[in-house]
Amino acid sequence: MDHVDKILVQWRTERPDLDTEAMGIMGRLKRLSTHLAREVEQVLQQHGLSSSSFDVLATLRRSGTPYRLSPGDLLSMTMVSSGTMTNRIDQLEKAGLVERVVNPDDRRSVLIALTGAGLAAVEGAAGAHVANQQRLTQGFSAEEKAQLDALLRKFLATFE
Amino acid sequence: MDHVDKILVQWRTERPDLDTEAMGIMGRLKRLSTHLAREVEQVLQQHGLSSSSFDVLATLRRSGTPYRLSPGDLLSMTMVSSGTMTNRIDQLEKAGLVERVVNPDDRRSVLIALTGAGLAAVEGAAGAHVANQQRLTQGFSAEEKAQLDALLRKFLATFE
DNA sequence: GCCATTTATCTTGACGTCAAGATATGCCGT
DNA sequence: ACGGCATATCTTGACGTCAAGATAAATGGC
Repeated sequence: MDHVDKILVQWRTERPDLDTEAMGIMGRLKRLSTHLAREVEQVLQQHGLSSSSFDVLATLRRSGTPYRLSPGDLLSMTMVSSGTMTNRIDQLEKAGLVERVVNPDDRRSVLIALTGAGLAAVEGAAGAHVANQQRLTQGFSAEEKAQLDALLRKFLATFE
Repeated sequence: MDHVDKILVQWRTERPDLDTEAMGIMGRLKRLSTHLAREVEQVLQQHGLSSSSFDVLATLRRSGTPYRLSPGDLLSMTMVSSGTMTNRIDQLEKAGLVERVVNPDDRRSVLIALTGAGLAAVEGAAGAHVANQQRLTQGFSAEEKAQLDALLRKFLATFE
């Protein structure tokens, strides 16, 4: 009987006409993702980053040398609006972790490049972040992890 | 090969020392919850509510007559800060969907009560919201839904 | 070559959220 | 009764996000 079960019991009492199966799955998913986001945020904060800024730095890092992508490339990989991405880049630029360099091939565009400090920051944070993700999922057996991943993949395929 | 797979391939190329199993689960969960939140928001918007305001109205509704709870009760059921709850109640009060009534038993406190308009709004939205949740999960068989729910319950139990 | 359209990024104003602290009331031991 | 601690709510200031629109450069049809 977890927190979501209590909600479902209330609904079944008050509105027995409403089916609660989907409610349970959606409710657990929402609460879980909130908890996970907070856990992730906490570890990255210890490395001086927010999960938002880490997202951008990590996207640049995993794109490989020379660690440069346009704001449009970053946008297509991160599920945020263009205004949000501009703001994220502004913050990272102020912190000296990325810099905007001109794109010689297209002057509408610009390239966002990891600085030395930015590369150091993301390398340091990435290890801790991955270790934290492993900690958070360590309660599951290998089989359960595979099962969960498969179900999430199928669910996600509804949208992407 | 979904969006998350592409990210994992990049990491395995750039940082083969990092294990990607947990990254995959966490990444899919995050993207999925973002998609689901947007879908939910859209349906509630058609009923003049945000998911935030619906959360409060639904909590009051499922608590049963007389549909009154203190801000503290609402807080303990919704994973937001006290400042956020004050703001949500302010908005709902301005919209005429709830009202603050004095709590005769404890004058530090106050009771948040559904108005007639608030009750009508939540009853209308709840049906559409549940139907939407069922739509979003309809790609799964009964067995898959049970499996997913069980895994999410176990994962959530890590935190609650 | 020129103008209309498309593409890429940035700007603006509004919203929801949070952490930290302020305020006001209740409670309890003496 | 009273002082001090606990509890309940609200306030403040800062952030991150979004939708809509502004700006500027590239492209394509004529």
